[in-house]
Order: sequence, then structure tokens, then C-alpha cells
Amino acid sequence: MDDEGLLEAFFAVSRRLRHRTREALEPWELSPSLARAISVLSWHGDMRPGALAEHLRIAPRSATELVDDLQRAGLAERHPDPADRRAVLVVLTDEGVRVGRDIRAARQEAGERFFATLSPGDREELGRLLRQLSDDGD
Amino acid sequence: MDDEGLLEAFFAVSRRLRHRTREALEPWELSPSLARAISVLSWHGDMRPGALAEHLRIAPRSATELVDDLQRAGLAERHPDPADRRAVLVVLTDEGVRVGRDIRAARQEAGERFFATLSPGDREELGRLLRQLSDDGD
DNA sequence: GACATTGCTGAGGTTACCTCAACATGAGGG
DNA sequence: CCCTCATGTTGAGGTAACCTCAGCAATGTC
Repeated sequence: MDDEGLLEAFFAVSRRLRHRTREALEPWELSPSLARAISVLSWHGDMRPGALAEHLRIAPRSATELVDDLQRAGLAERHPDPADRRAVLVVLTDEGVRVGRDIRAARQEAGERFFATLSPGDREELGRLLRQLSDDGD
Repeated sequence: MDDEGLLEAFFAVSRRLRHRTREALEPWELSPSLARAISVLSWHGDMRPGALAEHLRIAPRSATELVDDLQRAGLAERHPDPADRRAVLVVLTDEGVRVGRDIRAARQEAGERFFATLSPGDREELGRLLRQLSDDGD
């Protein structure tokens, strides 16, 4: 009777967690997809639209649109790629860098608050179980 | 250093799990939102569009569209509500009932397969932790 | 019996994707 | 050098799954 509920329990927690991290990013008024794009650029550094698309697991064409939006918001610019004249480099502006740093920190903090209700031992245990669930059938 | 990763680890597992349950429903070729709607109707029984909207946490207007789609697919019908002539009852057809039962079973089974890599003791433990995370700040 | 409320739906909009085709550049072979 | 094929980006146009707002019918309230 407990196995039965694992699936639903997991989804319930997942929903809560997504909700918490989403509201942590509200102060910036970024759409979720823009926030994800900035996070990727902030974490991995400047890259071409195609690479951004891979990181976000979306079609290259869709990355073009994200870059348009980032540019419109003054968070990134398109620079020519010195290595390949077909290509473009998406480069965060100073503000983009700042926002990227801040939202990653806010998200992180929301995560910590969320898991803070568990004891340190339980957090350790949860980490172990999650790692097991993400490593196995890959 | 481990707390840092809990958030990402959880999302990674969540992504995998969502993926698994989604592909478990592929044989039926239902859109995700239609599958969710059938599950709710199958679990809670016939209801009005407004109630369906509440269960799915969407606007009532959007439930109307889902009911249109269910109807078009021959999975549900609109019946007049005997208790209120403004209202409509969304009633699963025989096929809707069958599909509802089957996809809930398939989803459940996908969940069991997913968590089967954990030992029974670990599953127990995971259930405990998840329950703790979903009960606290509510 | 007037009036606000409730339940549904038409009209029209938004977000976050998608495919397909065009165009420029790059890379390898003859 | 030229030809062909592959690669990187983008314009055009489409879709799913939501949304709000306004309107209509039936209800419930005083």
C-alpha cells in the first residue's frame, strides 16, 4: 500500500518544489523560459544559440527566439563568432551577468529552505536515494 | 557540498520519472492534458466541467476545451445535470472508462518499475522522506 | 419579481515550443 | 579552384495548452 503511493508522493513534492523555486524568481519578472536560459548562460558561459538549445533540450530555432527576448530585455547581446562567420555568440551583458548570478542564488536558497525541514541525516539519505534513482538505467 | 546538489538531484529524478510515465502512455496517443483529464474522471467519477477544472488546477474555460476534445475522441459525453439545468455532466463512455482504467494502471506500473531499483527498505525510507516534505509547510 | 450569483462557452490572446525552407559560411574531394 | 555536402541561424507559419473577458441561461435570495 506504500509502494502504490510513491509515484504520487514524488509528484506531489515535485510540484511543491517547482512552485517554490518559481516564486523565488518572481522579483525579476522573467518568464520561466528566460530564467532558464539565463541560468544556462550564467553557468556555462557565452555560447552559440545552437549550444544553448542543446542545454535547454529545445530546437535550435527556439533558441533564436530566446536570444531575441534576452536581447530585447537588455540581458544579452549577439556578437559575431570569431571562429565561424556563420555563427553567433550569445554574450550576457553586465546586467545579464548580475541577474544570472542573482537568480541562481535565489533558486539555490529556495531549494535549501525547502529541504531544511529534513534533518541533516535525512538530507544525506535523500541525496543518496536520489542519486541511485538518477544513475541506474541511464 | 551535498545540500547544494539536492535541488538539482531532485529535479533530475523528477525529469526522468516524468519521462518514464509519459512514455508509458504513448500507446494510447493521448495528449498529456487529455490523459490527465481522463485519469481524474476515472478516479473521481463523472463531474461537471467546473469540478474537472478544479481537480486539474486550470481555469473553468480550459476544462470546456478538454471536454470538447474528450468528446471528439469518443471518450466522454456531455449529459444534462439533473440537479441544475445550467450545468453539464461529463460522463465517460464505455471506451473512456476502459482507457481510464488502463492508463492509470500503466502509469502506476511505470512508477513501480522506476522505483524497483531501490530495495524495499529504501523505498520505505523514500516514502517517509517524501511524506515529510509534502506535509510540512502546507 | 428584481438582482446578484453560478455554470458554461464564444471570441480572441499568450507562451513556449515546433517544422520546413532559405541563406550564408565552412570543409572535403577531385 | 569548383562542386557538393554539411552546419548555423533565422523567416514564415503552425500547434498545444493554457489564459481573460464578455455573454447567456438558470438559480437562489430578499
